[in-house]
Amino acid sequence: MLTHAAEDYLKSIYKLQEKVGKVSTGILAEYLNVKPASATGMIKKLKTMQLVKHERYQGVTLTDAGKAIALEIIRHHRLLELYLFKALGVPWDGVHEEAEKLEHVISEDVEARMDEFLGYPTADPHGAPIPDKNGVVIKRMSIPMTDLCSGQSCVVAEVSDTDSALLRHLGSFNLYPGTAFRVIEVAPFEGPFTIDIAGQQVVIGREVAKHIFVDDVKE
Amino acid sequence: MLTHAAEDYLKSIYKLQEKVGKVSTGILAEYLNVKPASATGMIKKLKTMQLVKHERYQGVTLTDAGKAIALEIIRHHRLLELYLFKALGVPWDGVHEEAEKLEHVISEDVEARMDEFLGYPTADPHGAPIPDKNGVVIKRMSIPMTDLCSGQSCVVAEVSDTDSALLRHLGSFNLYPGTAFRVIEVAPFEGPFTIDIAGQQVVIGREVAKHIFVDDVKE
DNA sequence: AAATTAATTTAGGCATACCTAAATTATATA
DNA sequence: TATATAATTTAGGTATGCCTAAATTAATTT
Ligand SMILES: [Mn+2]
Ligand SMILES: [Mn+2]
Ligand SMILES: [Mn+2]
Ligand SMILES: [Mn+2]
Repeated sequence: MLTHAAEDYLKSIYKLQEKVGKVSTGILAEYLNVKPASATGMIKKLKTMQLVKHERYQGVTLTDAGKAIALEIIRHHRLLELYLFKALGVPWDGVHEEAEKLEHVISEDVEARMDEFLGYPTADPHGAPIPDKNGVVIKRMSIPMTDLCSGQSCVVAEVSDTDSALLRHLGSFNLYPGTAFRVIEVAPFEGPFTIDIAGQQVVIGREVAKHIFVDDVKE
Repeated sequence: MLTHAAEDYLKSIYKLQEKVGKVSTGILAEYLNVKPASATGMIKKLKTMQLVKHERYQGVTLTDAGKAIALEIIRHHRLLELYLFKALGVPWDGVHEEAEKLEHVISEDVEARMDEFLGYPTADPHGAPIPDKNGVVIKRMSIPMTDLCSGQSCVVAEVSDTDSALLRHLGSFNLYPGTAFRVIEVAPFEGPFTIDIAGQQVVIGREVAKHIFVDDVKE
């Protein structure tokens, strides 16, 4: 069995790899709140375990074995988030922190029982896809809200889940995955978005909008 | 915050202290599947944190602060066992192992939500008392089944929860906490017990009987 | 009281996972 | 192309928690 730290590295490499391709030591270290030297050290260990590919100074990527473990941990995390949310009523801005600790510790049996309880769900409370038990992830074609123009309407697909205060803020506007809204105005010079949610007019700053991803964009 | 290992030591010292008073290094080490030298090392650390009292060669006991933490962990463990059993249907011979890992990781918030879901329970699936959130434990006056004589009837109060195979064995006879039975015969020379459970006649070996504690003994 | 036996502690090591500081390598700029 | 800058790796150190082996202390036996 892998250590918690090793699992976190694999999970982080997976997520960064999805965006960047090859993952640099520096990016990985920053993402994990760790110094680059520490990341180098773990990368070496993971390489001897054949969980990552790595050439000095050239960045890391996961092997198939490493990817399988990363997806396993991500599955635990997202199932746990949804379970805590639905079964225990933990607020959506609290589930991430909790799942971050539990993901390394639950058994496959408990994973399967939560999955069944939840009816084999495909997305967590923040809209992120839950890999199935074979590691298959459904990829949604969502775009960042910052790409929207005035007049367009859409549905919230996913929001980033790491910042608890941001999630409370979004919650106060009902900006959950599945919520539809229409862009009324985009202020010039990288300004805020004014949107219409179920008849309510709301102003969303650019920094916040960057963390919202949307679907079903229509004129 | 304490390390998982430190929490396990405190929990173990508490449990052993209930039986033995002062806890010797050797007993503690054996209980934790660790060498005596390792126990000595942790005892020293816990002493500097003022969580235990210890004089060389004289055994350990918990301070009030140490006891509070021990009870907190035991509360987590037993609430988790009952939650896994009732909410997720994990079999009673599986919950201990699972709770052993989760107890160090859940938040006070999740603890409180499980407590509420379960209706503020006072015993885990094996009959062990769950300390309340202030650390108050209800002590039951149960006796080991091995103290029973033929003709006596009683109710199962508690069974030990560490041996999964034993629990499956007990389950096959319906020997759960709350189950009533009557002793039909105690074989001589430390022999087995023949008992009557709801009309069914069952033979329980002495080694098994040692792990069953009973209540409400009547002639 | 002395010697044996048992329990406990000390000493020295290993693995994990982090750190800082220095050395190395790659990339950008002049 | 030479030099400056940035990224990465290496080297050496800390803390935790375990280990084995040796030394110490306590308890028992003769
Ligand atoms: Mn799993
Ligand atoms: Mn999430
Ligand atoms: Mn607690
Ligand atoms: Mn139990």
